[in-house]
Amino acid sequence: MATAHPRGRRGLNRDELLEAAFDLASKEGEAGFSVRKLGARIGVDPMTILHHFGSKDGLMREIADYSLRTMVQPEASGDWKTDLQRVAQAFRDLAHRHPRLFHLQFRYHATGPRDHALSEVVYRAMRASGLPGASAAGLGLAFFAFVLGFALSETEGLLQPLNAAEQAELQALDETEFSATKAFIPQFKTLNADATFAAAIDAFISGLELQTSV
Amino acid sequence: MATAHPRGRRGLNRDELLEAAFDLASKEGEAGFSVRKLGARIGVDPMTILHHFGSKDGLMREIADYSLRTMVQPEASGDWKTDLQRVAQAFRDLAHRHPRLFHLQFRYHATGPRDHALSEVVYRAMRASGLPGASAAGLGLAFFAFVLGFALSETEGLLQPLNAAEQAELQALDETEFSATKAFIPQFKTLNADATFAAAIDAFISGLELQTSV
DNA sequence: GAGATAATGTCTACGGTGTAGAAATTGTCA
DNA sequence: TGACAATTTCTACACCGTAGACATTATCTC
Repeated sequence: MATAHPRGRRGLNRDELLEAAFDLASKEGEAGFSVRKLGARIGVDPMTILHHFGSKDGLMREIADYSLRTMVQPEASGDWKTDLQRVAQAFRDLAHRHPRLFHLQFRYHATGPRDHALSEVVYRAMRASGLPGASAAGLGLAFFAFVLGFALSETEGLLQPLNAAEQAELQALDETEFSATKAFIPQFKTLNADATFAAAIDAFISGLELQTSV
Repeated sequence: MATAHPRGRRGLNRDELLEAAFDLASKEGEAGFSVRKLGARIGVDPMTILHHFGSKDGLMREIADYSLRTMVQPEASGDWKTDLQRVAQAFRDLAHRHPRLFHLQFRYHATGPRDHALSEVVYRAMRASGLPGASAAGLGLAFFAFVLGFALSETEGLLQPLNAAEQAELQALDETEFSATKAFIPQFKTLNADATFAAAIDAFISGLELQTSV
């Protein structure tokens, strides 16, 4: 009698395994994702998956890299400020497309060719900006950190319009001790993440520009 | 014969449980932290811990809040730009003190009184800045997002000086395709996170200032 | 062809996890 | 004293990642 799944080569494609893993992880989030669930879903023994990716951590790293590969590579525009904005927007789009996986970009950063292609755009912008060489590289990294931070904050709900429960919590705060917080309640209720992102990135970039003329 | 640990009231202090949990989690990181390990370490049944905190997620939430309570509350200086810098530095210090827990600030944000006290400082600064009311609140949140992002990037190693392996990887890149990246290698090797942080926060704040006069 | 070798896939088993539910102990208050 | 609620523990369940042994298949060598 034959076993349910014959051993030996079944012609499993590593890329297809990765894609299935990515889909499941994106849908379930990291907490709801397991090698066993993935195996059950695609009809493959869990150990087969680990054999291809070494460990679950190795798989997660590849998932992060895969997700980066789905990003649209921003085209160089000739204007460094525009290029920075495009990179920022590309990361933010990625976060919106796969909110449950975006945090992986922090854990597994700058290790694949796709990472280098993206950062090259940023570093070119920094060099074209006229910033002093001593700070330009660091500020390029800081730009990444800021953009990733904003996008992650969005996926974690930090920039969502205030809901009823949160509003009640703020309204219950002491009037004199939390005057500024309470004064902002109307704005929090109608918070526009797009506009906020645009204004924040604009502030950072124009602040960079100021440092070029020092 | 008596059981190893008698049942009923042992006078366990909830705050002491939390402190022990915080210490262990800070030392081991979230991955290496478990309710069972904590129970073994302090000589308490794991289920006792869960009884006090509801679930492991509830415990992690309280750990995040506890960590926020260890922050020095920045004093108001009268100058909004200085106040923003102090809040930023306070978060960054927190990240340095407990790098393995800092990411929890993203997952469990703005839910305790300590959060409100910190954001009040930021919102007062935003109101004092003269920014248009429509964007001031959002930019306050963006400020948080940026600062958290920078600090998290630091704890995840994104802003550490280049090590030998990373340098080799960059040097192996194509010269024309990655000219900017390769040109920055010397700066990456001697990257100064303190100076980078100062310059980046300064850029954002001075960029905000520009938006006040529009 | 035959046989060796490497790659691929599966199975079993081990030690770990969070936590539901029942049971035991203790303090408190009528 | 007895009722009641809070606290602590025990047991058990379903799940997890993965080491190690094993079976199967493809490929290469002669």
